[in-house]
Amino acid sequence: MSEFVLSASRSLNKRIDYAKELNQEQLDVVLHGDGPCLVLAGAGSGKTRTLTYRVAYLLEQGVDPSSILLLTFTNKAAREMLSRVQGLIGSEAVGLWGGTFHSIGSRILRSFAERLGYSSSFSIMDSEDAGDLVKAIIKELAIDTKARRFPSASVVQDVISYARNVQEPIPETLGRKYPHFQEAGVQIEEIARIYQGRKKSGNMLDFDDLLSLLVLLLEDPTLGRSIAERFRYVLVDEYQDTNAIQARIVKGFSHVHGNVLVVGDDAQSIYAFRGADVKNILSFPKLWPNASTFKLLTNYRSTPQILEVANASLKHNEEQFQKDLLAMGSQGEKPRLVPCQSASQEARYVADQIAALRNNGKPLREMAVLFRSSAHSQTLEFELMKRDLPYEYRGGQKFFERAHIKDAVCFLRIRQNCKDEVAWSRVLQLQPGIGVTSAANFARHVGHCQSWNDATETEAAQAWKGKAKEGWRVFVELMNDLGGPEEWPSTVLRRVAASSYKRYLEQEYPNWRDRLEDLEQLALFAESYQETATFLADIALYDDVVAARQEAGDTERERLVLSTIHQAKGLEWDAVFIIHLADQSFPSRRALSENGGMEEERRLFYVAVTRARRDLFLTYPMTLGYDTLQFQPPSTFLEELPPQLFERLELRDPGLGRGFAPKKRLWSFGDEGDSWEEPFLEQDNLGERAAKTTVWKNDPKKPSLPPPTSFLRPIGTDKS
DNA sequence: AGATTTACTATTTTT
DNA sequence: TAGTAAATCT
Repeated sequence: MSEFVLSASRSLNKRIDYAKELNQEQLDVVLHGDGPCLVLAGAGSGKTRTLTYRVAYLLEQGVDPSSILLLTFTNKAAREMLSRVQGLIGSEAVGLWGGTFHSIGSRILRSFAERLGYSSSFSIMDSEDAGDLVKAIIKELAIDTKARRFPSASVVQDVISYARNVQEPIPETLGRKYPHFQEAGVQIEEIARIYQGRKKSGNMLDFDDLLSLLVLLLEDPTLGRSIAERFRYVLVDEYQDTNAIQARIVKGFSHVHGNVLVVGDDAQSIYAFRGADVKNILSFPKLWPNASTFKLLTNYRSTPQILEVANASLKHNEEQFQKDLLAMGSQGEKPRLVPCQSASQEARYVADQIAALRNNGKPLREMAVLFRSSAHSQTLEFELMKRDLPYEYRGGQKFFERAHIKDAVCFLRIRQNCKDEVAWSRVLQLQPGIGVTSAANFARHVGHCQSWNDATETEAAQAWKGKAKEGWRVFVELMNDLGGPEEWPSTVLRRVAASSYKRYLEQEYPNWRDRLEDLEQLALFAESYQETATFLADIALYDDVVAARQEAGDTERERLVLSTIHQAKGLEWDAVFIIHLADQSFPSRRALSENGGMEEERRLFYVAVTRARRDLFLTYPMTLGYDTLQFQPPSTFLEELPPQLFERLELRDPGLGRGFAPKKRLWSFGDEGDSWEEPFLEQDNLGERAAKTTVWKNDPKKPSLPPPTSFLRPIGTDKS
């Protein structure tokens, strides 16, 4: 153990005895993390803890808080990290700069946008907006993606990711991938260029632009230098999830003082689909030749039994640093592997176990249920609601992604930046008689307008006909009722909520009251802003106002967490259930078609497993489907593991027969009337992976019932 | 008639 | 949510 025991200083809230609270590996980083440092850390090794203590240590050394920059990848992680630092060092943390790459970018950019040739009234597009714009462009070019059997979603993806590196040489593969675009006389690169151009003429920035501009700024000899001078220490968490541009940003922030410390785990890289590249963390030593490397390989989170599963799974990945995690936790039980007859039996089993754990004194907030895709939780949610087990749903839709919130924000965006064609198009489509085509046709001409009045007087504005003309009139009236540009955003939002948009909500959505309530929440949040521009820039990168407000108030509330694995990253619970580990669902079909998809999915599985401290349950339904019952083998990730790592449970459910009728089970309350006679399942097929996929058809004479989705979702997360 | 809107079905992950 | 089929509009 190190000799270092630092005494408390006036700047710290809490007396810290570093040697006592950290292990040797962590202590090394905290004390010797000067200069460029790469910390390769396994799951549960206390990465964030180490970062937090390093900040505390720096402050004790008298470093000015405002010269420390803490960066991470996701909003949640950023908030979590800051609050931990704050808990440790109290009010001193106020001076710290912390957040995601994007939010830091937008904060700095707002003051520099004009110098970089952007008008300060720029709009920020989210990925949905970006997709809409690309689709509109493809439509204008009259490329028939349907006739050419090409999913436009994938084209849009590729265009945007190509646009991300538009200054780089054109990757050959892209041209070869889309020969039919060439047939139509259009190169995919051209679409990307048009996309770039349209963003510029519309005075709009997408998330990538925010980053690219930040790079330009940071690499500027004078401006960049003055920013980098300010940050004496730069610390980055989750570095494995960064992309090339973000690496340049990190370099840009830290090139003057060179005190850059990045922490990451290549085994937890799960964001390749949005441009993250593991190579980034591996090449850090090349970027900083004098970098020192630390390793944190002791796992303090999980029991050895859980870690064994994690390690065994990772062995199947070829592109991997060899790195076995060392378990320091106390012994526990083997993870339980539970095949279920159906999704509903799975839900009942999980709910039973949760209730049992709670009866044994485990608080609900120490449990979580994780799944690959948000839809996998539906059956369970229904079961939890039935039993009155309170839960919090993460993943799925964010506050600012809800349709009505985006609508309201788009009204503001038009007022702020009349060239914002994406906002125009969205808002116009709210009117009856105006659909995608005519909205896009109008919005295309808005780029030349200098003001809102210009837009209402263009030729296009005179050309509306019939039903659409009435829609246009209503829209103009609405916009005029919102008041002049001097109005505060909160006022405008409340006017939107009282306008004809309210009528639209009422007739369109049964839960319009909730939606109006959401709008009020938004207005409430907006009250602290006088300027619309500032408000818009802030919320573009914020994920959930309501959650943030609630968190402040009641952290103690007893809730179980349901979450996608992606959103669970960096978090941990005593008991974790990973559900729906079925073939075709977990290594998801679409991910497999991508390069390296299998390995990325396996890393995702690894992330899920390592969230658990003591109890881990792995479950899967052996049958899937609504109107046909399809026999479903378990996930490859389960089958490839040695069986002795688990304790296998056979469920003997008295209601087995009914378990076979998920259609019935899912949404008839209590009425057990006409259950199906089902063939009995002799054995499940783990191990002898079914060459045979058996399908049972339901009796066609049975009445067909409406699909369950409409009322299975809890209030607030319904489709929009 | 042709274009465009609306209704309907099955669904990957997100700064 | 995106792709398709039916309904409606110009």
